[in-house]
Amino acid sequence: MSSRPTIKEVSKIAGVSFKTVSRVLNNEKHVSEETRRRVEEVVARLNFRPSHAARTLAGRRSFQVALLYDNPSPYYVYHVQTGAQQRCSALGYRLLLQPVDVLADDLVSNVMALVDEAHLDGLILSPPVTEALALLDALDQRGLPYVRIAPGARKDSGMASMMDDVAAARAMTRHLVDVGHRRIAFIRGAKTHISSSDRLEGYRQELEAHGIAFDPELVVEGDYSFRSGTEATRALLARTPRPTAIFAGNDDMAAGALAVAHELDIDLPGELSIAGFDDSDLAQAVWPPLTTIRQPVRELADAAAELLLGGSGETQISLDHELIVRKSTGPAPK
Amino acid sequence: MSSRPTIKEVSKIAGVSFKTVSRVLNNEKHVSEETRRRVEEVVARLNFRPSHAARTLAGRRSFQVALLYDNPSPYYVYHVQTGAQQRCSALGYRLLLQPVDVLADDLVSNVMALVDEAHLDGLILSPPVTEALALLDALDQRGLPYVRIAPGARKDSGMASMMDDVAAARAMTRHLVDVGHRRIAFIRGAKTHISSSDRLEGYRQELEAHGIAFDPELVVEGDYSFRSGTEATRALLARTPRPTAIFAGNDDMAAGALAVAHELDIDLPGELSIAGFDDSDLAQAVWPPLTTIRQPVRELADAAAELLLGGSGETQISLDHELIVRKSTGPAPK
DNA sequence: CTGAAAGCGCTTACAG
DNA sequence: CTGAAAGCGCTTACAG
Repeated sequence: MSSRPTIKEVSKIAGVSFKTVSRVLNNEKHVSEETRRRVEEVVARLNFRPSHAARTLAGRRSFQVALLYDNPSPYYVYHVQTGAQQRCSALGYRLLLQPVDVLADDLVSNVMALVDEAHLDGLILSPPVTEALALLDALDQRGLPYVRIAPGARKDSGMASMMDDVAAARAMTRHLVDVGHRRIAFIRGAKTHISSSDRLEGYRQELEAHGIAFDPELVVEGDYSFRSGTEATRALLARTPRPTAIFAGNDDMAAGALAVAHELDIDLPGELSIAGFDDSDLAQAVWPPLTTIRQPVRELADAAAELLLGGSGETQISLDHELIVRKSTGPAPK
Repeated sequence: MSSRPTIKEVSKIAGVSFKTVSRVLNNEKHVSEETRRRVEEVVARLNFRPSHAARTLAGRRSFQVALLYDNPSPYYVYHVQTGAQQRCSALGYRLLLQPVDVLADDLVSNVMALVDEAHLDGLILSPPVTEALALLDALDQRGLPYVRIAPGARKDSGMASMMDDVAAARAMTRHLVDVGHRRIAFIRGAKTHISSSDRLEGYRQELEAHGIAFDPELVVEGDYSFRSGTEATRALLARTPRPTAIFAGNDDMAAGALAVAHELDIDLPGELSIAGFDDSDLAQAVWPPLTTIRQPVRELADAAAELLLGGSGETQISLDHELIVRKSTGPAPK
């Protein structure tokens, strides 16, 4: 049971003071080329890794940031984590992954506890934590840097990476209109999710742009879950005349719509087109594969970490969506 | 921009030495009830949280463990994380989530770097990191405690939480036989995944138990991906006579099988039954919803963390699977 | 370009 | 039951 080497052992072997080893580790100037090489050689040979705890305690920074999330979708959480973690790691930071409960009374004090305990240098907030205004206020007051991914509220202030949900929903609606649909239904997400209102707005705007009257009968509220997609679809298919296309606010609800259509033996996409949003892994696992909007989740998280830690001075970045046409949509029936 | 209070400020206000505050924080004995109450009151009022870095540096333990994973399935990773994190947190430990590359040459040195840097008290390995024997050896040599989730190799030694894949695959095969199937195909996962061999073995044993001859023609190798499920299914449906049921080694491949069946307009489950394994979120999003085996992923991770940190002295725990019958399987066609 | 001193906020080992 | 001293492994601020 060997234990970790320390900076002093390295310095002894390299024949320098431990302060010089510290300089090499931190890439400071004012170290002669030869000294630097010698130290680096010893560091590599001993497989020396500086103690994170000691650096944090002694220094002004901890090189630690936390990603806060409260999202029930494994797919979304996984990709946000992956994108943020890779970028943080590349920039020399450790990322702490912290699930929270946005509705809990003690959200703010729980997060502040983490901030203190870990001496955090900053935070990355993913939706819906982005909408916890009391938390944003507390972080502002504390002077702690943070960046938000796809924020709804206070969009224009502070650091944020985002995608244009309105434009993306317009693109999908346009696709459906282009292949001949006029009676296009929309299943929206819960009103508490800002993205779901933006998507509804895009659907509305695009209909208007084509001179198609907005029909409130064709909009049903779901909650982004598969089951709510099935219920909304049953309601929509009872309208007369029946819609020829259903645009669901996310892929889970679109999968629910597909299931109902299969159950009722409706020909897809011959009699009914169904579209989703997100391009989650579900989109290609269902039949027919979903026409959807690819949301660059991973890239959004990557960009957020870069804004927080990259030191470029930029504060906001906007990434593009992509319309992906698969087999769940087709020409409107005659 | 206020900053964190320290143990000394707490002690000053409470009118005791900072050593006494330390005793209260660590729940040590030999503190009078009254002193304890007074200190706790100040701690709560200042919202004081001890510095993790300082505790780690001064103490013998860091209260930090890492979860190592290298799994392409968001669903699996999410549930392993959730289960492990909740238990660690309840036991007063922080869990570092660390993606690794099991095939990389520097796997061992990367993990050891993390161990040193973070002063880890232990590790939780999820598959397929569980099979990296060089890593297990290095941890053993270092005397570092670790626990494995669903290990394949060295099953009987060390701490581990597991499920009986052989028995689970037998249960599924039995279900198919019970509803009248005799020509049952199996899509296995890659041979590098030990679980996939166990599932094949269970399929084989159960056929034998019913006096059904094992037919190598009815076993095709996939790699746990949706696409490999589609390819395997096309190959299987070309056999004559056609199998009446397909048992896929996981839900992703089963979803691929469903897609091919839909494409070929095969009646499900009238002409063909399809079964999966895992009960991932996919299982209920496809049509028809999948008959599958529920693998208690979250509970396995929870149990692993408990074995590692709970101090019960137990070393192994085995959890039960559950057969879940949905609409993708039914009676064999006449 | 290099080093000796002080200190970060705690726990440990030792006294009383 | 309570406290004063030493030290964990580094960075910071100061000298030379």
